Amino acid sequence: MKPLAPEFYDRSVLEVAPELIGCTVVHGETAGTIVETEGYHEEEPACHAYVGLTARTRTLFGPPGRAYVYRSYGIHAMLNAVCEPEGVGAAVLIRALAPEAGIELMRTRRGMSDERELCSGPGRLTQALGIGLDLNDSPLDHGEIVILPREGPAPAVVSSVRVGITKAAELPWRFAAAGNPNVSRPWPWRAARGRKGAAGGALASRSG
DNA sequence: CATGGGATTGACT
DNA sequence: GTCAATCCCATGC
Repeated sequence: MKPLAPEFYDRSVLEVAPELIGCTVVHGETAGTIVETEGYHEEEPACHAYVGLTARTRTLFGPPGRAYVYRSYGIHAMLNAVCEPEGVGAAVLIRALAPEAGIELMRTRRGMSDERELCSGPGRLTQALGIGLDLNDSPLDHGEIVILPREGPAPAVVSSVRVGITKAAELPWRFAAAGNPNVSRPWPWRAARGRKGAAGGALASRSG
């Protein structure tokens, strides 16, 4: 299967983020299907690119189809796919995978046996796949990390608010495969609980 | 050059 | 539910 070309990422991050659900991330002998993403854009303050072009955000403003990897809380590596044309700072955060290949290696790296806990979080999946900061700015179609297109039918996708941020927290830019046990907590299909009018409805993905 | 704040996780109450 | 671990980088002097 041919990897997704840079052109796939060269458009609105809000189109790319839900369409990445069901695609596959491969690194070495480990691989997993994407079940959760979030969109980030330079025009809203939760995005690192909001501050403009700096040494840190250089990758975000670079050409689409490359990996933006950064360290969070001094501990975890976060994997993003850079989107939109060069000069626009935007990316899709890969938040969770369903393990597909190299599961024993994932268990060793994570020190856990439960398959649902191997990749169900942005810091967890980079640890399970062995993705480090050295892969920042590497291409996603012919580099160490590769993202393959979806093979089967389009999965049902739910949208909700993003997780773990304090700014622009109301934007429903989190996308997840409905009911998938590998999605990180808090589970998006419960996001509407206790909040009148909160995002959480099912979206029908395009069949093509 | 010093300081402060994270796109998180896991352990504990 | 609360809380600490730990490093990169943006900002301010």
